[in-house]
Amino acid sequence: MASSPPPPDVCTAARVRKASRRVSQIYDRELEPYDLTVTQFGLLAQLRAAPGAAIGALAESMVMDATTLSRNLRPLERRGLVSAEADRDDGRVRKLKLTPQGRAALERAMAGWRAAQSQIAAALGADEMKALNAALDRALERLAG
Amino acid sequence: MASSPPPPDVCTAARVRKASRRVSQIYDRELEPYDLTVTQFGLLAQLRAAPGAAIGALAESMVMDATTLSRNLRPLERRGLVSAEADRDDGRVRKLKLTPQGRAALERAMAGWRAAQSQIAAALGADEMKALNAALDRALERLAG
DNA sequence: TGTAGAAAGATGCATATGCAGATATTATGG
DNA sequence: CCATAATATCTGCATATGCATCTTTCTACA
Repeated sequence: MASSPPPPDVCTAARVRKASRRVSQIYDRELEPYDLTVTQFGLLAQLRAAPGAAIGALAESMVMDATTLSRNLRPLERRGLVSAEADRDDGRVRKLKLTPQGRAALERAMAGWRAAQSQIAAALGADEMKALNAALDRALERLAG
Repeated sequence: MASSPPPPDVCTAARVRKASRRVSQIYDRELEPYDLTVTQFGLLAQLRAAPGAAIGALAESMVMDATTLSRNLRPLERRGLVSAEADRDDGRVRKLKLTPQGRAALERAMAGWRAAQSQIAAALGADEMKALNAALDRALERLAG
């Protein structure tokens, strides 16, 4: 009998985590001139798409723990890119919005995002990139929890 | 002309990072009873496969910054699961090894890893999981940098 | 109406991540 | 042999990540 096979060959976690590190690195480098991390860029983009979102809902849509999101907002609020105000109907809820500066920062950083996205597309090819995106979407849907 | 389209729909970073968070969460929860994070489990597994590896080489194989790896080793060394000794031929290099306790911890935690892996397989289906793994492998190869 | 339970968010703690820069050691050219 | 460049690792800094737990606020029910 073979001894327990070493996991790396079949481990999905190893792969997706490696890919996440590498891809994040590429985006982070392209976004660095705009003083945004890929996390921060993603948050701003989400808030532009869904202004007034609460932390919990935003966290769920980003597959991120609400406490993580709460803290990730800190530097953005400190820099005045995101603002929050209490919900009129529910005192527990903080409604998040992009400030004009936040919107402007996002617009500027789009160039960096496009550069990163192009870099990925050039390396993978458009078809492979589409296939990867689709595979990740399916996985995210089935692993929703 | 449409205003700049919001990135989320086509952003590879958003997807792979979400997937990484979700998958890591699943593995972390299954490994928690064995007092290992998915990062730590991965490191131990790598070291079992490549005993005596140096930090730089290990970092590269894990697509991880060497400084990150250096710090990730800290808790494992503190707990006596990993040991390091200076290379005889090159005083800069620390050769890393699993201690007997490290090997034992890895063996025990394999049950948690298998549980996480099964959970993913059950949610995705074996074929989809294989396809996702293959897509990630191709992406990692093409994005190697 | 008053109180138990649920829900939203924040904090404490520990690990994870990578860049810039410092240090120690080795390799290279002269 | 010595000065310089290259390499391996570590430190300081800032952000990222999630669990357990706490506080505040709302909801439901008796």
